[in-house]
Amino acid sequence: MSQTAESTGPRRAPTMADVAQVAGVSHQTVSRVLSHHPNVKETTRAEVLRAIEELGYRRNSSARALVTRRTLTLGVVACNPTLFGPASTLFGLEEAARDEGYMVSAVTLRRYTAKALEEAIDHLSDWGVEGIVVIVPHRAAVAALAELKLPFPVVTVEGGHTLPIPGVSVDQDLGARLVTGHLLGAGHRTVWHVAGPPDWLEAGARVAGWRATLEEAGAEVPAPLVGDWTPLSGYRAGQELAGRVAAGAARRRAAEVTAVFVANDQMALGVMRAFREAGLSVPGQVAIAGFDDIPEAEFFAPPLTTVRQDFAAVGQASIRLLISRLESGNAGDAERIVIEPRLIVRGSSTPS
Amino acid sequence: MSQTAESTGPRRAPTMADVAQVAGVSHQTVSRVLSHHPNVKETTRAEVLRAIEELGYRRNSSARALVTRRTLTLGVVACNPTLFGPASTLFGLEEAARDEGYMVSAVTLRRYTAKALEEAIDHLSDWGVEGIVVIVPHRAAVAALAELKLPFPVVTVEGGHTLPIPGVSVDQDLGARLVTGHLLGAGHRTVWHVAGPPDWLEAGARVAGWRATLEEAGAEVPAPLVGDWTPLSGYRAGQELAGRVAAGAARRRAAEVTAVFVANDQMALGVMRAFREAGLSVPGQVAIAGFDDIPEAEFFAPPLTTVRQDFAAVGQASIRLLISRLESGNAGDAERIVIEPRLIVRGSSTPS
DNA sequence: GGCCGATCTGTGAACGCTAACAATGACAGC
DNA sequence: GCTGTCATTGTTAGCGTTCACAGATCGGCC
Repeated sequence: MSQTAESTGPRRAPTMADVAQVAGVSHQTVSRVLSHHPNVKETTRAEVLRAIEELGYRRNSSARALVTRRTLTLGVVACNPTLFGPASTLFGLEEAARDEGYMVSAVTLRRYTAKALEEAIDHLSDWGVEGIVVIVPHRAAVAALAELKLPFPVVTVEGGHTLPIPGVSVDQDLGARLVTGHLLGAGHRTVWHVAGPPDWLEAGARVAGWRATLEEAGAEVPAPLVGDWTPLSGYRAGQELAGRVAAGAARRRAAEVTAVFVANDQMALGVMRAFREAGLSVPGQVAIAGFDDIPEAEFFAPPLTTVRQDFAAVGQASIRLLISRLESGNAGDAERIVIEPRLIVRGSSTPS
Repeated sequence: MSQTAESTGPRRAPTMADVAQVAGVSHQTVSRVLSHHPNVKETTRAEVLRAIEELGYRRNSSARALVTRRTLTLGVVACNPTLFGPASTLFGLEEAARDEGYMVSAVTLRRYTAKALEEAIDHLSDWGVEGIVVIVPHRAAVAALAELKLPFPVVTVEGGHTLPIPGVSVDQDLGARLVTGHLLGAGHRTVWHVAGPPDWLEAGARVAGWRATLEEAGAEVPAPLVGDWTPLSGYRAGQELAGRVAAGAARRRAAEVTAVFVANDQMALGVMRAFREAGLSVPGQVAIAGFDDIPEAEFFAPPLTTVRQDFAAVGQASIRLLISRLESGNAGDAERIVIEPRLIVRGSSTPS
């Protein structure tokens, strides 16, 4: 009460020692109360808590991290984070991490380059993350990641199955099979495909699922068109397909464009616009299906048949995986978690 | 070389002292090299850098934060973060913060409640953020924020102008005026409005701008319908409006539904679906405009007239504002930055 | 030679916390 | 009374940085 009581200083945040003094105990007892150590007398505990309340004390996380060597912080590197998928994953992940007592720091990449990825990881390392989740589903990114020898665990989202990195992904192949099968089942002779960018693993897996389904059904496999996930690229692909419809009627029937599986909903939107402008009716003349089930898809004209991915579940799973590796010292196999997608049938693929 | 050289221990991360020893200098010199202190001889600097390289040394951020009292971490609280607006803002913000040497940690709220907001802020405080950006544009949230006396600066995004909290916002009122004026200018007697949830400040400002424009033009002000930003709520509003079109033709002409300003693009999508189902043509019978300019808007059927908000700029501005308050010791006025929106005219409001 | 200033480098003490250990007191059993 | 055990509390020593200060070295000038 004599030496430390400075009435109106610039008021620094109170420390554990301050609390200890007010409560009349040692700082260590305060620490014990805060970390729920069992051996603290009930009355002292109450006294300490009162002092904490009185001073508005909060533990200094830096000091804590310094001595425990745990920052309780996880990093995320995300690309294209305004897309519905990555954004949803990110937020599912953050919530799961918070429930586990971790903080999440995210770094976003405008575009994937090896340099940008490395800088992002560097930035996160500088802040002492204990592990990171990488949501950069480029083939090259995962390869680059496999090269990097990092001093903490890394988990990928949609990182493919070929490299020995643990990760979470939706079964893209299955999704593509579901939707292609659905279209074939509706009586179409074959299904065209507007794919995503070839360097994206998801795009490749969807192409593979689509192709396999056609082949298994003995249907002709038309050359897939390629987009970049944007509505605009879908629009361009749609224009090309519309041209084929006109021409196709005159050609052999097998490759006629009567059904299109578009690799994501945004591109499907563009395709539908192109068809509309070309005077083609959906689903009357051409059936269309997308992938992702963005919230808007149900309200497109017509409502879009698509494949729903549970992005929040992906985020949660990636955190579970990361934390489990954290606890195991990052040892053991490169575990992979696969989440099943679900076909959502709407008007764009079924005759109204 | 004698006592510290343990050949194959479990290898702890090297410290500044390790580097110092390898380089044959004191740890303080290493520190000086790392913080670009001018008074270091060129040869020693090189030697130190070599040692750093050799050991793969990285500064321990916790120790640094402990002594400097700077965590260089900023917090973000975001609500509805999968919506295009908040997501874009968040990522613009993160990039700007990174450029300034800060780390960003985000906490997301599923839904706004005072408790959830406080918990989120608590969580961030626990990790020692130096300031936070709150992207929770509820009226109540901003009010709650104004009550809380926090030991670090807070900046709001779309937090309104009434409370003394610094913040960044897009001029929603202007946006609404632009779009309403555009519709009136196209010859419509009045413009209906599908508003956002009343507890959202943006929704209120858009209603105000719309109303003011109508009043200034001497047009009748119909009662606004209310949605919740989702396509589904827009769809419901659209059904109601479609009913009025049918009935309205028989009633007095003034309140006829020939133009609708919908408070965001997603709801506009729902409205358009409802109109389509009711057999109403857009823009033939009813003109429609939205707000936000989400990437899909250009590809709706028809392409949607809307108001573009530069969310990335909002994010950047919020970081600038936060950092300026950090540097000024959070003193001075509650500065506000206002960003101008831009009208984007497309097919949904103009006769093709 | 002696002194000065400028430049460079080292030393010790924090920062606020936890871990390890030591100390205290109470109580039981012999 | 002595000893042992248990619950409770205090003491000390770091964790890896930066800061403030003190020391060392150097060149130039009186």
